[in-house]
Amino acid sequence: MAKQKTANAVEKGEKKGSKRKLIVAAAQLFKTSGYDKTTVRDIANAVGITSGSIFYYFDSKEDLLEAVILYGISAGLEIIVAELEKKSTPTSRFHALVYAHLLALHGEPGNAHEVSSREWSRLPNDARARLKGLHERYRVIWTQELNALKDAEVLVGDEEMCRRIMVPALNWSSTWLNSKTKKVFEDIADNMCAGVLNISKQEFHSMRKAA
Amino acid sequence: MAKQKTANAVEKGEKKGSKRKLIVAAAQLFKTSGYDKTTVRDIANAVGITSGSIFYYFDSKEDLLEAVILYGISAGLEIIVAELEKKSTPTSRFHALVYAHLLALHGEPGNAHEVSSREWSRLPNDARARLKGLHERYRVIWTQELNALKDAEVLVGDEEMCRRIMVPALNWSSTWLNSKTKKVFEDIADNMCAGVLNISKQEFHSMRKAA
DNA sequence: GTCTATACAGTGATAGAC
DNA sequence: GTCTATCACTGTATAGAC
Repeated sequence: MAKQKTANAVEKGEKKGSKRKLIVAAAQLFKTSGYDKTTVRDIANAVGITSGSIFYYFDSKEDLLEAVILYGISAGLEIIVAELEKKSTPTSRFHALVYAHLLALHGEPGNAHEVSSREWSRLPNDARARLKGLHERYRVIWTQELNALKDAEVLVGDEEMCRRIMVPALNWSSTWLNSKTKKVFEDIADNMCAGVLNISKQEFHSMRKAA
Repeated sequence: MAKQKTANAVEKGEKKGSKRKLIVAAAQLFKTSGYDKTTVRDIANAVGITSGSIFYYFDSKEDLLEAVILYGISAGLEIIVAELEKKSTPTSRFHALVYAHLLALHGEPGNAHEVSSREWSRLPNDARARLKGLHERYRVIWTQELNALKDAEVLVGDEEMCRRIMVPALNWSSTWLNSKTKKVFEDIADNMCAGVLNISKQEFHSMRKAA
């Protein structure tokens, strides 16, 4: 449509806009139909271009998958960091972490974030290596927060096991979580935190609210 | 190779044997490469027949997937029921449930059982409906055991949430569990139970050992 | 019960016009 | 930057011989 605007509008506005559109559309389709069953024609169709044009933006379908996953992880990390910054006590930060994960999964970047965990195995090794660092930051954040929770003597069990229990449980939430309001997310987060600390939801809630 | 044996050997021995072989081989391949990336030629190759012959046993590749999942769920249920029968106290039964799930995932029927959770979404609706009942029995067993744990005042949080935390965490264990001995499974089960009850592994262990 | 041969419908990706 | 046309290839599934 728009042939040219100012130089920088073309270089970082329009161009990146289309790339972004493709990533978002692909994320949507990858999530609902899976990577393999989604064809490049489906994706092209969703953004109103033809299949050949996709390869102007991405070298291959796998390359597009990598972009989707990169976007999913990055956006998720941003949300998590932003939510954590708002809180200070170990329990409220723990809740924030879980809440942010739900937000990332079911909110704006939702499709991409879910694809990240679902289709990771479809990535070629070099792509996996490129994303490894970003992936690692997740693990570090969880470990930090769970350790703080342990220092506060709220968490008793092994923090690594706790992480290995919580993260897949969160990722799996897409199968049973329907309502997607902020209030529901907060509630589910209370429930999950309480679940893994083996206390009632009410107790955890008042615990994290107490300064 | 063996052209013919007795009549019943052919009818329920050889025939079912080949079908079984296909299911096992398919399970293996579906697990490592995923359903979509596995071709019928790969599967045929693995059991030493040609691709066309698969369709003598199964109407379609999807039909074969259904058979794999049916086998995975059934075998898993059998293991769980068998392990539960051996125990009586709520905590020891809880441990048995988790242990059995690990056994099912990583033991004999392992590939098929993992495929059950991984590729469920690839099933057509009618197949899903056929398997629904079997699937439901899982949920009932978990609910029963967790309720017993609640009655015993060992579990405090919501039992449904607890199930939703534990089951995906168990299914995800294939990504980090390497060693697959009975001893390791028992240990991991202790660790996971302890994790969700927020007590130390040692404490849970002695709890379930106390008559 | 298994093989060979093949149909037939896509699939990811490329080339070149506009 | 997008389209059209097309390629090489792989996928499932079928038909008929043995």
